[in-house]
Amino acid sequence: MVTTPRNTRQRRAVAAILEDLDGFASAQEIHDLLRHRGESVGLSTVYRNLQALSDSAEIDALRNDDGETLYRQCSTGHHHHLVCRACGRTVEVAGPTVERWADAIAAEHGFVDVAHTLEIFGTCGDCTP
Amino acid sequence: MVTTPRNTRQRRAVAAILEDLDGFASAQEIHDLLRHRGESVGLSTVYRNLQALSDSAEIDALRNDDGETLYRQCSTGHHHHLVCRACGRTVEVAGPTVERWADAIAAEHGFVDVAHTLEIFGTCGDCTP
DNA sequence: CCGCGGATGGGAACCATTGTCAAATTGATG
DNA sequence: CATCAATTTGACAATGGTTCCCATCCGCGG
Ligand SMILES: [Zn+2]
Ligand SMILES: [Zn+2]
Ligand SMILES: [Zn+2]
Ligand SMILES: [Zn+2]
Repeated sequence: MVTTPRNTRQRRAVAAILEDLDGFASAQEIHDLLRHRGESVGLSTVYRNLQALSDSAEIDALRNDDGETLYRQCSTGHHHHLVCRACGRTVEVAGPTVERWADAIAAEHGFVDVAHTLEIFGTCGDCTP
Repeated sequence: MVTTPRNTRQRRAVAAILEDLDGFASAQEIHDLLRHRGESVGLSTVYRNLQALSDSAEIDALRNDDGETLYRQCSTGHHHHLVCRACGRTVEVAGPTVERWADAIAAEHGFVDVAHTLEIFGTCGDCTP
């Protein structure tokens, strides 16, 4: 049986933050932002809600070079990201050619249950003095 | 002043393991393999040597879904990987089109100091019953 | 063979993330 | 509105990969 998630203050607060952010942010950053807004939410709860949102594909997640998981509310549909290492600013990019290429390579070598990760990192204009 | 790394038994043992492996492996797996070979090496030392080899671009490193860093001695030159999630077996793949595409996208949006990550994960034929 | 400084290793420290569990909250029901 | 089961929360402990610390070791040039 599928259980609908409850509409708690904490869940709403996390969703609202993601709504307002335009770049990727870590769970801890989001936790801090919530605190500064006065809508304090336990760190575990922030993690849990981000995980849940990510599992239900409502938000995107990726890992940065430091091994942290970053979250962002993106448009629907499969895409990849051009992310600023300094400020998290993100441009969504579609690469249909890449998708097909990856799947073809995998099939060619007899791999199944295929997934791919593709992210582009750089420093955006605003963060380049 | 550039200091040449010393030729220690431990460094040689780690290099030898990488020489023999054909797939990606974690630091801990390599540590175990060394122990089973009788060429025991401290875990810290395994981490240090893998890091050093990775820094000097003598081996490749990537992170799996579990957040572990995996290492492999690959051919020289830029390439990406098709990796079996179950056994680590790896096929090196070149994607010149993807490289150019990624750089073009980044430039188009004013990003500098650009890098990209691209890995394909799947289950290889041997690991599919 | 000496001596210097890099290398080692065992254990502590780090740190993002997950687990625990009693207490609080939600939402359905009467 | 009151009741109550089930879900969610949050303070804290635990986890696990990785790095740090530092006394000791040892490769290597002289
Ligand atoms: Zn996205
Ligand atoms: Zn930026
Ligand atoms: Zn490689
Ligand atoms: Zn396999």
